[in-house]
Amino acid sequence: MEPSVDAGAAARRAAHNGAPTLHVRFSDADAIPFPTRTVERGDALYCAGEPLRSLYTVQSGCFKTVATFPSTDDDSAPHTQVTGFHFANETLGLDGVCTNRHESDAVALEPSVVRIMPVGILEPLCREYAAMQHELLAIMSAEIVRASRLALMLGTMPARERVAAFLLDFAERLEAGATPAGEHAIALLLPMTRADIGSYLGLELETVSRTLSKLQREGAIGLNGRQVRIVDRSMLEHQ
Amino acid sequence: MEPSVDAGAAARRAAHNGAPTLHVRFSDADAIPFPTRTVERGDALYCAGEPLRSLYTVQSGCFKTVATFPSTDDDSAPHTQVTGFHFANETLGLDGVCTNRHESDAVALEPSVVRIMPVGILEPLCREYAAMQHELLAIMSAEIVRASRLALMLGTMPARERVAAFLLDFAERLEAGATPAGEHAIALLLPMTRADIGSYLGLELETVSRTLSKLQREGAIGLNGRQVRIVDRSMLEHQ
DNA sequence: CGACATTTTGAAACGAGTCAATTGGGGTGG
DNA sequence: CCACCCCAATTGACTCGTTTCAAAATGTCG
Repeated sequence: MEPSVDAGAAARRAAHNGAPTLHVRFSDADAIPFPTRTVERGDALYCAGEPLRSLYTVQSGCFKTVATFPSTDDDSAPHTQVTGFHFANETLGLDGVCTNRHESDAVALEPSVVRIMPVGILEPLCREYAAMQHELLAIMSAEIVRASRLALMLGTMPARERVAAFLLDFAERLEAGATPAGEHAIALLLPMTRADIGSYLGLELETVSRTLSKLQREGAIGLNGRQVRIVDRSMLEHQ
Repeated sequence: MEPSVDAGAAARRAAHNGAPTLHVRFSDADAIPFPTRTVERGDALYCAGEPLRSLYTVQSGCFKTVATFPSTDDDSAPHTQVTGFHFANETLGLDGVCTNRHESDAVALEPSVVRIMPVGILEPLCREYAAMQHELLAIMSAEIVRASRLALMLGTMPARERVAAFLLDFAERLEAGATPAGEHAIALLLPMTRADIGSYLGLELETVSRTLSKLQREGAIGLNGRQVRIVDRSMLEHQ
């Protein structure tokens, strides 16, 4: 009955601290013995255009979703962009419900396991259980908010802010998903390349690299390749 | 039973011609006698933070939705952006389902009428009728796709392409909503300011104005203040 | 008609993109 | 086990698009 505990809490937290929190969960399905599937690093869970059979909840690992657009111009390169990164407990495939086809590719950034929830089963289930229906709606709504915040970030923030917000969001999601641990000097291991980050943030990979270096020089973060330590959180928040 | 006719068709059309089509509909509720409400130009249908009571379908007129973010930095100006324009038959308020509060402001750009669909009624209704449930999910999914496409546009396109895509999208939505008329020299009357357009496209209003002027000089459009004629559609498509 | 908002246009400054070269790491094969 | 290769990441110099600041023109509403 109660509104979606997970998605709701996440969104409220986001609204509270201002940093775009960009994730979506789905907990009420926990009790149901859906099958799982393992996806190797670099492999696609699904591709754009494929018929939508299931929604997926990430059990472990990490995915990126990539949207492609035939450029308005036919003869120039199509626009492509990473539209999201997805960690444990987050749900994939929601954008495909409207067309019954997946609208993006979902690619594993590391060996990952997902829970498979067939849409043919999910919809009747939601008609049966009000709480589940509400949570599915809440998850989809949270995904709308997530995408809108990404748009807002791309439309209004300079590179420094985007990268800082990305790091803060990443750190927050890890805390939420796994270690509810300490506060200071959070260590992150980024599973994605600079190019992925850049694509997601609407920046070139060189700009991402430069910005990270600059943040390190100024003492906001520690940096060693894909290992990032958040040294001064408030400094990041004040970009 | 059949998947959401309207939203699905719109998304397919978008996928086909490449131009981001950015709208969402909800037709199955037509039969139900929901009440309506009139909103004057400049007035808000709802504001961010207000408890979510209803979803709204635009009957006539036009709205903009505006998202605000307390900048990651507290003392600098908050980020704000127009996240969408909404015409007849499109549904407003979907982003509020996850938190039970509206996540953005909805402001009428002209005198408008909306149909009020209380969420307390809508959810049980969707549990009753499978087609309705599916359509609601489809609408929300379409909204996710819409927001993702906006993000993609903001992340990858230069100013010319953004403005061109905006005009094409606008024209297409008018055709779909009202005049299923001719092909050549479609006349548009933009209900929003250059500043609104710029905010939506992640550009300054001066850039929007300059870009429109340039498109006129090159013969792609006719321009007279807020009146725009699409002279050479393919030229716009090839930006 | 007058006050105010919107739009247009110009010139200069800045941020991010582009091109290019170098460094570092991880994996494979000799 | 080391050498090599490939991919990722870093850094620099230069270019270009967009923003910024400013002023004038146009439109709108009371």
